[in-house]
Amino acid sequence: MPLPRFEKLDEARKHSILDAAAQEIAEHGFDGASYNRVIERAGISKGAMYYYFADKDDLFQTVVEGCLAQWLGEIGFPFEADDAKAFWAACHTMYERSLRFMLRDPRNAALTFDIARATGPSAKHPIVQAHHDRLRAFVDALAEQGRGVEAVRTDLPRDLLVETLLSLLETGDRWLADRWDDAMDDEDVTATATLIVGLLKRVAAPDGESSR
Amino acid sequence: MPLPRFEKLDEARKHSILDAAAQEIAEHGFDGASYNRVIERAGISKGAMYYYFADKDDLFQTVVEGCLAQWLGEIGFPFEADDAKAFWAACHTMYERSLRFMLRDPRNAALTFDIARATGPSAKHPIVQAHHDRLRAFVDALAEQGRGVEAVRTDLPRDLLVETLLSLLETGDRWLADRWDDAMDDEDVTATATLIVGLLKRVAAPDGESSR
DNA sequence: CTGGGTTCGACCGGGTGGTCTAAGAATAGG
DNA sequence: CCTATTCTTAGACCACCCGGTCGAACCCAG
Repeated sequence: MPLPRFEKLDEARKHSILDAAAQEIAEHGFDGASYNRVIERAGISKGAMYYYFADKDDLFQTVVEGCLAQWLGEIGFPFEADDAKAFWAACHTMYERSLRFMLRDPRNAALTFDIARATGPSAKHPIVQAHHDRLRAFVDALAEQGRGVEAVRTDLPRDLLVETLLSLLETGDRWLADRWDDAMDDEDVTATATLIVGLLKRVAAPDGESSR
Repeated sequence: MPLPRFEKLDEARKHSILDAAAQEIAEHGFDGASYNRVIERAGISKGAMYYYFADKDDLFQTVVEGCLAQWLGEIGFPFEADDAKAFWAACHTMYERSLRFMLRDPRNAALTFDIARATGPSAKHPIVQAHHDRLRAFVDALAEQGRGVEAVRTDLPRDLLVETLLSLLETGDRWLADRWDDAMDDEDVTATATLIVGLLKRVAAPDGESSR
């Protein structure tokens, strides 16, 4: 976490620093992100940056955790669902909220998934690991709730299901990010959510209940 | 491609260089891979390396293309399939071959997918792009063949289906790589293939035909 | 002995994360 | 109002690593 001094800064300044970092990570990936470039972007001096953050990891951890927390706050989990139908409807709503968040704040939303699916060297980085664990725990809890109302199959290794769902979510996001024309209306969002949640359902629903 | 001199080297030497490079990429990712470390690993001098390869990209492109070519050669595509059942059976066989290749030569097989799913900066790299395009073309051709025998749905945007299948394949591979105890017998391979191809089927098969 | 294919490693410019000193800004006390 | 002390900023500097260059040395055939 940042040194206590950082909290005393005015909001605008804090935000501009964290935003510069988020932008850097979004552009160059977690591994490729350069502390020097963040400093340049934020328009402050090296001395100042090290006055507020202990080191590179300190800053990046703050950014990554902030993004994830915001995303989790946006989508509205946990929710109540008494049967399978209600469960999947709630999933649909959650995915819509996630999409809207992504359209509103592409950088933050994309970061959440980009970091989660990191491979190679960055995958071993503690910050990335922690992020991955938290996101996986969320999907796991979601699947568990689904199992409770027989909306989610139980015949698949639990971790395989979780990994699959995560990768599906991420693929949907990325597919969307690649071809949205930033003029998506409510109808488009709903349609896309139906598409992606439909895929999730096919994978996760018990046998014979995959059709809609 | 390597300078012509490289081809004149004895097989052992060639292999040891390419292998050192593959190992480096596998360990540090495409972006994180260091030419200097490859040189060190291969146990030759910098001068020698630059005598055989024009530059870093030249070497890495050679390695990546080699891996993909080997993988495509292993799995046995294209194949013949007159109906949906035969199509999915063939997919199962292909996936089994892919698994066996992966168990036999984990580095090469993993590379193929690791590079394909690269995000961030490396995703823009021409070598990675070319790799991604080739792999996507393969999945696309596969899906097209499936559509021809009504084994694959047509109600999904084509590119979304391709991306989804790719990410599913990759997730399966990674899931497997994480927890295999390198003492997998034929039975395990078949069971795993059934599991993963089952997921592919759920996603890709037309409505009402996802059950087995 | 010569000459060309091959190998070696010192060296280059540039970028990295991180340190540190010294000057500037602000705040306190008299 | 002036000074003394603390908080904050600035950027030169460090060691290290990167990919790439290059001239000298080596080896072996002619």
